[in-house]
Amino acid sequence: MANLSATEISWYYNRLNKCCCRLTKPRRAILDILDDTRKHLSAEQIYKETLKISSNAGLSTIYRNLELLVRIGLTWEFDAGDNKARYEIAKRPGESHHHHLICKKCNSIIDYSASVDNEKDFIKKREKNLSNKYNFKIENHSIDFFGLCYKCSKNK
Amino acid sequence: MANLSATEISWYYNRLNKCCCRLTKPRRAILDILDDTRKHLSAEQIYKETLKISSNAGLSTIYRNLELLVRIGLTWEFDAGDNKARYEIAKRPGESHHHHLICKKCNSIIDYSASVDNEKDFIKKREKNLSNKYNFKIENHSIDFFGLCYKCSKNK
DNA sequence: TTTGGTGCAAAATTTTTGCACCGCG
DNA sequence: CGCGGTGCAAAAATTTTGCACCAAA
Repeated sequence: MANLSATEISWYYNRLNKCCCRLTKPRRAILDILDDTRKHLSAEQIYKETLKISSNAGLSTIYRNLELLVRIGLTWEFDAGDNKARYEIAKRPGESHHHHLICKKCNSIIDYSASVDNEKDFIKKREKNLSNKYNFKIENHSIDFFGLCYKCSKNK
Repeated sequence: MANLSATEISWYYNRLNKCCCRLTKPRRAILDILDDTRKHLSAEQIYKETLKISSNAGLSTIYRNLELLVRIGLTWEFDAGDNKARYEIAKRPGESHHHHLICKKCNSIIDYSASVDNEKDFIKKREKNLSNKYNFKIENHSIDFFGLCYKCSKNK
């Protein structure tokens, strides 16, 4: 459960501090869990994980804190098509988050890093272009592909 | 309310027919509304619109049919970050759907067409590449940018 | 007549809110 | 002490389901 290194903890501490927020036990638990799994968990799943690691936060605290963490950019939120928000750690700024391949049938999610190929460059250019065109201050993005994973397309 | 042309109606009719489904009154109303607004409405909003145009379908019928229309590819579903599914007409196959600029503050959504620049080509290549790499049959995608619209970034 | 489709109401699921209390700074 | 933060329970919002009935092929 002590996944976060001292460096990471102090980094998160400072990041929250800048927003006049504290690195409380539930917040640390959420970051710990998301950092550990590196996966996209729903609020409910995160809640269940916190129960395991002793920090028994209330579900509403999880929701409140996820909202906070998303707002200040420490986590990403997205919907895999099942009408339920999923959260993924944002990691250090500059480090690119994942994009997803989402299976419509079994709801499994494959991550792929945007760093491959020229995707990162493309996005950056696109952001600049759209920013100018629409006078819109872009802060982040989400790119997801939907379809059938190997297993499901075989068993069809 | 009679937005759909005869050609469009018969096209939708055939499209549904292929799936052994009928172009019923509520279904036509949904397509009519989505085609008319060309916007991304929530199930609730679509429901309210159907009430206006006499076709008073139940909300559950709206949900059931949106699910169907998404499944057979006549509409797209996405989440603008407010934990509520939004629907947008897919239009003819081949015609590219919109990508979005979503304001985190006022929740307004700006559409932009993927056809501009080389975005369409990029996506196509990316899909092929990811398909091969992950053995994943890609059917569609969603690309959204989040940030602040002009008004909100001014009033900040 | 048969089967898909519908409306209504009830239920389930997901998320938000109110409030008293706790504890760090 | 003050205020951000929490847990619990209740409420709200969104989506799904059961069931009797309807209507088009």
